Amino acid sequence: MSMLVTKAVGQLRTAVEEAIARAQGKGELPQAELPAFALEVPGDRAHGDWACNAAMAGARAFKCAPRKIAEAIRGNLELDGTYFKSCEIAGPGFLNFTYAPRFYGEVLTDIHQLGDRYGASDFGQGKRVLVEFVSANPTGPMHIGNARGGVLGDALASVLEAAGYQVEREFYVNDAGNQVNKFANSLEARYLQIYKGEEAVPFPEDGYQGEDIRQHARAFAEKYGDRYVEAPEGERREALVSYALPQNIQGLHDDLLRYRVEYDNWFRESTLHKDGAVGRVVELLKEKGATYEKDGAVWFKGAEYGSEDFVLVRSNGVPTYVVPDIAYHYDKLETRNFDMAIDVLGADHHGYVPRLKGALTALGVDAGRLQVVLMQMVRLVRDGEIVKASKRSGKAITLVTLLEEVPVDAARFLFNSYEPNTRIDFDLDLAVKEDAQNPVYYVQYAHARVCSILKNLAADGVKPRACAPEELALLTAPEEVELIRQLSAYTGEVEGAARAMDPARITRYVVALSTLFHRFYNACRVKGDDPALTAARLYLCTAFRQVLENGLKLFNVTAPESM
RNA sequence: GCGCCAAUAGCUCAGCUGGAUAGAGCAACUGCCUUCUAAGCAGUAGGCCAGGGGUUCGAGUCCCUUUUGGCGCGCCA
Repeated sequence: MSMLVTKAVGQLRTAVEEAIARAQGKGELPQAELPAFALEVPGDRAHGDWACNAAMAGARAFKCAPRKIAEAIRGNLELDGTYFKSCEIAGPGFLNFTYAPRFYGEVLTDIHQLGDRYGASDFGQGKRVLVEFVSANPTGPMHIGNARGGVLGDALASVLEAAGYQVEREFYVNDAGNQVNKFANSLEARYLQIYKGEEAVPFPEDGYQGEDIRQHARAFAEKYGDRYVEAPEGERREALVSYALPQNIQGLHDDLLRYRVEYDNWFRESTLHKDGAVGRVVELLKEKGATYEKDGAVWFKGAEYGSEDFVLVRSNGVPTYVVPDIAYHYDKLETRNFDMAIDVLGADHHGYVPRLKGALTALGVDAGRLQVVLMQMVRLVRDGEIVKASKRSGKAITLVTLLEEVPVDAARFLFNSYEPNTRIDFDLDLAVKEDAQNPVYYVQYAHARVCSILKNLAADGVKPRACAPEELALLTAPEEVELIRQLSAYTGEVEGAARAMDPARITRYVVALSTLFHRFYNACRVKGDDPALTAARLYLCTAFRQVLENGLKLFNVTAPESM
């Protein structure tokens, strides 16, 4: 794994600490305790590669002007043997450090040695993480919000993998409970309407209005005829559900696959009912003294666990939807013993999170092991107007519709361009028609470009090869240096994205990387008369291609060789 | 009414544990193809970071408050 930057920054920290100690030894700084200080990449390139704020941070402790402290540190600094060549004092007292030339060469060598593993780190220490996302109800088609959740969850899982976690992707199938009953009632009504007429059979008020329900009913009628019209109600509904539900689940699977989302597990809610886990969780909460009875219902003492009180089991004996969910998360964290469970949820579920966490706490599970990534709503804009996604009206824009209009790469890239916590107005017309403006093409174009260079040179018999440090030292143009610097930052970006649980950072990184490559392309010709320089630039090109591919792989966007 | 999330360029968004002159893309304007892909590059213009207080060496970032918007608050899921 690449730790070049980590190593370099570690050297820097040690160097600064030692310089302070030396200055104290000489009496240039008082013997106060070393204050915490930060090393960061300055926003302005003119300020060097790394900046240190130790002088300002220590102003109070040392009772001394920041600039004076900075002078003392710089005067006692030893940079020999590090990846840095110089240190300047600037502004209110920043110490600005500049990389030594050999750093750049080693970055490129590092990338070539690690290949598709470049960017990986042990940040996650091999901890087992379960990422649950989409988990759309199998009672109808997926909507636009699931498109965002699908990309977010999938990319987040990839980022965590790269950052050293052991990740499983999971879809929770709500194949039990009230919504399945509603599904059954809706199917039943449509089925009976075929034989008795729409007037004779009222459609349930809270039923699913969608066309897909009618289609299921028609297909069912074609297969079984009127056999179930006179059958007992329970038998009829059971037959309809066991006919339609598996098809819907298969449909979810296929649609997601088309969207390049694949899961390790499809976890069925019904298994929690069958093996008694749902009932057990209620019993366990009772044993812990976390429940009470009121009006014949069983309540959870949420107020004692950071939420409000809520009903677990209704007075009619049927558990509410929360109970299977508690059982499910108990299964993730206790039974299957994942170190961490991550739920990607729509922001409309935010009120439900404290309940779930409260119940887990009551069950003796550390609720901090459940991390919820809330994503804000997606609104779809078509012809300048907001399309309200509503399952009931049956007019929702489904994931499938979206994919019929927008290429998968564009959809995945776009949905991954926003931090989870921002609302998206997804402009369908723009996403479809103005493809030249879409950042995904900008990035893919950079890839096609570098491939084209490599192809052209290969046709001339010039192939990429390993370069000696002296050759790599020829890469001194600002455009070359900037590009390499960006390449060196990749591992840290992946780690940061994992820490923040925000894969969109990689999207931004990849755009920035592409910009630097386009600049390099315009400023520096690879093909040329100097074989050593050409070899070095070729080496840079292949390193760039590698890192771009590694980045795009994280959100499953293709890297075309030509466009 | 209570709670959660937001408000940054004309538009869409960045700004990572508080750091130096607030950034990028799109849209607008001006240049750059006899040379590796012009789906590109270079440049110009565009801002009371919603308003007001506070915290400190230093605030778009933290705290309080007001305004505006989104989403929640059921023995629905």
